Amino acid sequence: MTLDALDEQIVRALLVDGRASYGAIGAKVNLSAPAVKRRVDRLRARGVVTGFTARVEPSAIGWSTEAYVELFCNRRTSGAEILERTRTYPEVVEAFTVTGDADALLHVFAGDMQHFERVLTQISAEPFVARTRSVIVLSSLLRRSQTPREGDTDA
Amino acid sequence: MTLDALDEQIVRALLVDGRASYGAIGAKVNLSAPAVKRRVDRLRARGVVTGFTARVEPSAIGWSTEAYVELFCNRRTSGAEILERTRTYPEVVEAFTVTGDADALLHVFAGDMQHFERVLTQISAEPFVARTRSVIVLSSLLRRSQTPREGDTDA
DNA sequence: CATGAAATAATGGCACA
DNA sequence: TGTGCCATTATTTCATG
Repeated sequence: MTLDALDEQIVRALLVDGRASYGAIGAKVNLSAPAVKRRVDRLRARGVVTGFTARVEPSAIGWSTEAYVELFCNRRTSGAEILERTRTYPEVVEAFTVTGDADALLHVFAGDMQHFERVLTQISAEPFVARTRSVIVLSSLLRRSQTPREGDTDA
Repeated sequence: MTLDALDEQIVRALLVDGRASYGAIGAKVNLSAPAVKRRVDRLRARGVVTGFTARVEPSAIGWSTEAYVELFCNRRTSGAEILERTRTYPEVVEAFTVTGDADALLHVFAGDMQHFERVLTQISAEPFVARTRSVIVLSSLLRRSQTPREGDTDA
């Protein structure tokens, strides 16, 4: 599945401004508004663009504490099992299986440190969790979305 | 700075669908389209909503390798200094200062493992970097955006 | 904040390369 | 297949109350 140069430019424009009109995008990429819409529809159908969302300042909506939690599992725990449990915590926004000594990595937002401690305690008490190691975010230096790479050939 | 119940619902709707029309949002929150627009404008002016973006499948735009890199600095390095250098790498999408033994944490996307290794080598060679520890993402289990918390009073 | 009018944008049909 | 042009419908946006 390959994106041609036009698709790439359109995706880039949508990453910069997800609410840009098709006409405005078309002006940048030299395409008519309907043509841009058709391509965006196709990108969505192909699963390249999975949706649109607002960028929101976490602290403004009550999430002032951010952390990464490494999960060490005491037995072979499948990714599906980890997902099944961790998704029940609204504080967990990302979950990965990873290389290294830990088995999984969770990205967690909490209202404050007390809230985070409570969530961490609950997660630690999950039957498949042997122990955890947390890294608390002190300050967010950079937060941006990636742009398409040039030579792009993969799924 | 406080969001009232209406703002909160609007932000929630925009997180779910960043391209939803003001009329459609208004139907959900019992407000007219112009009223929703005024509130969204205000939310943007206040810095609550910082923008809109597309959600894109990383692998579809050439980023198949994802990793977190912990940075250990050999001297007291300011966050500003870390930001100044790391932002020059398009592969670095997030950068934080953190608690624990590492000084900073980078979220990195690369085209493949070879590409990641090259970037890691470059970052390791930055004068303020003593050593690094990388965690490669094997599979992404969960990726979602947080929703506003209920009792929300902070900046 | 709602209403209503005018400007702008989205979207489907149709012809063409 | 993909595009541009056109017409229709929907949305945005700004006036006023």
